[in-house]
Amino acid sequence: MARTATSARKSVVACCGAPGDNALTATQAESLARAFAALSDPVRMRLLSLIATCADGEVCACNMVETLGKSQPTVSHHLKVLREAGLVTADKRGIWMWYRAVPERVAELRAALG
Amino acid sequence: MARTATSARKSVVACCGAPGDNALTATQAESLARAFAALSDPVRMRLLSLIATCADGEVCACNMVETLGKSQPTVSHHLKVLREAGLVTADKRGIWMWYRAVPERVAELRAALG
DNA sequence: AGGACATATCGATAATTGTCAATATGTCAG
DNA sequence: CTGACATATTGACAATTATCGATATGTCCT
Repeated sequence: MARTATSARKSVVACCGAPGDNALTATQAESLARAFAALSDPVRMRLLSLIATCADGEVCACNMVETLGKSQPTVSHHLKVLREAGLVTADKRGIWMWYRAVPERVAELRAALG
Repeated sequence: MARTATSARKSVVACCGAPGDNALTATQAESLARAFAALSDPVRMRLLSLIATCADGEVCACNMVETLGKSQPTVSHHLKVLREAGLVTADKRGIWMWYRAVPERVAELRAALG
């Protein structure tokens, strides 16, 4: 319990007033935390970076397996996490799976930091 | 291994060219992932929000324990994670610990998303 | 149909993490 | 010094997660 000017110890300055009420609600915090969790793994950061900076705007999954030095199931797993977080979309064409970034979603997260 | 126009299957369009080389390095990705990991927990998001939006620019730890409904050790643990991520600084004055946001650090993360 | 290949899913395991109770540390008042 | 209090640390445990091998699914070519 916070000690205030009126609590047990006398003549002491209260640690501070009530905390601001424009902070995040528990629900908002949960949603944002889930989104940022998708960025909390180095493999996923590299995946998103590969996809977002690709010249053609999309990358084939096979190239990512090559580049990252992780097993194919591992890369597939991380791509799924990014997809579920709404940060990338996938598009199957023939045998290959093409991934694109979702800039609006990235912008949302950026906005939450500013 | 990616199949290219010159590999086993004939007369097939390569899935794509080489991935862009301006993506994150493994080291950069690791550093960013560690930072975003600090934001990947709802309790920490609420803590940072409380601190960043506080009218006086700083918040006493006791108020956060009150507000979040988590045990004091748990809040202390999360504040430590935020501190180690460079997102907040702590300043002990008397019995109380005052936390401030580090806007430059938050801006760094925002920049990584843009 | 049958073979070859890209990707996804499953099952298992090791490592990480969020949480709390108990305890330690440090600070102030008397 | 001693008692009261705020915060930090420790130890333990449950839950989550990253990873891989094995396998399944789907697609193309012959």
